[in-house]
Amino acid sequence: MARQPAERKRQARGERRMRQLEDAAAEVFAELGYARATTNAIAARAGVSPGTLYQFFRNKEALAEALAQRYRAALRDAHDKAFDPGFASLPLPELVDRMVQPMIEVNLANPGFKALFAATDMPERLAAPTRQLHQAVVGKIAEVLTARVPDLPAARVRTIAVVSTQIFGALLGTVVSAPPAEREAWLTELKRALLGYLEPALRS
Amino acid sequence: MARQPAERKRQARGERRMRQLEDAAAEVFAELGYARATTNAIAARAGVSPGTLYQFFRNKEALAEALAQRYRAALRDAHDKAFDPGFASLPLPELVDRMVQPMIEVNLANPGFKALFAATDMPERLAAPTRQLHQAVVGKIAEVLTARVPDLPAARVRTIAVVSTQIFGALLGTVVSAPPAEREAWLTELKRALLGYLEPALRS
DNA sequence: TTGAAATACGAGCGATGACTCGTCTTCGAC
DNA sequence: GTCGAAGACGAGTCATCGCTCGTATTTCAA
Repeated sequence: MARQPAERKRQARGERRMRQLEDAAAEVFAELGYARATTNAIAARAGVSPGTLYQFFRNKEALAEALAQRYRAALRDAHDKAFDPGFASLPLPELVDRMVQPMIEVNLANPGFKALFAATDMPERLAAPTRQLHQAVVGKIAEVLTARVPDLPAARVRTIAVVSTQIFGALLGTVVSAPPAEREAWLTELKRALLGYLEPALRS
Repeated sequence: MARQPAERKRQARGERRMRQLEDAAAEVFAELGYARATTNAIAARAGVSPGTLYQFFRNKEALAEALAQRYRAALRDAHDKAFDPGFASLPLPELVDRMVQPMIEVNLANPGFKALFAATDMPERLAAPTRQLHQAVVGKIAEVLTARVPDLPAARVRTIAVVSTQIFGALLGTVVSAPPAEREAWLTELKRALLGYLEPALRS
């Protein structure tokens, strides 16, 4: 696998193709999950031959990595918008809201997100793209927690952040794959679960 | 696939082989997950040829189903032991303990459990074995909740049970794959998360 | 003892899917 | 306009894996 040097000169056409391929991958990942998504199907979805896909991405995982990078940026932007200075002193329910809402929105806007975030079916268990996304989320939560409760030891903050991320990941699928009529209800449960875990954890 | 009639006369030797194959499958599932576990590897682990495996199981999924059935029985036994009459009025933290402890123990005793319970990498999304295990857990939780808070509408009970199951599933991996020294700590977090969600949910 | 059913073997079939390679087309700097 | 580089093609390679089938061995009831 993978002979292509990492980077080469791209023409405008090439950059466009890469975006097309990432979009197609997002769709196919969303429909089938990472493992069952075939590179040929992704190429076909992008209206391109298999060979062209490999002109731009060393392998399937590199494609996932590019997508994950997109998602991390989207997440960062969404959260930046949701936090004005002083957010740390918000009532906890509202803080949870401001964390969760952007992530759900990123998810609905980028159908492939969940497939990468929740994937257990990667070649190597918890492969790079999944790890990156998890790290991004854990890091963000840890940052917010530290701002809110500066006295909490770093290790404890991290534990809480990891658990929160896993709770979120577990319910994410249910929320976004529910029919829109029920989505709000599941979202409420997700927030309740997070709040129920965080509220006592941040008091001690 | 699958020409063999579902059942035929088994000799003692055959029954033994089936148990061997299930044990081997549990190990390999635990190590690689369902998707990456190959039937040839399972046969080899059992010290048997691929053909022999298919003498007893129509296909890979039938093997998973047999395992899932085992696990459901183990779960039932473990919970039956944990609940004497009057459990419903236990303090909530202890009730959570009595639900969680047996499941963790079943998990540690049966390495394949998690692979089937948490699998997102099944042929069809959430295939039969996974669904069965989830249903067993959701059903048990719902039963306990109903006994404890009889006034709660059935639909609400089910929602709470589903969410609890997902929280459990999300943290299960972390708990059992942690080094034994850290396991207790993660287990505590798991119980906190469940308690934090359930406590307010059962009050209203 | 015997023969039919059950068990066991393992090379290999068939399908799938990631990835390649030789060839042709398009782009854009000069 | 020219020409080298970038882009595009898609049939085909190679490896993997679920599963089969022809044959050989073991069991056990009669």
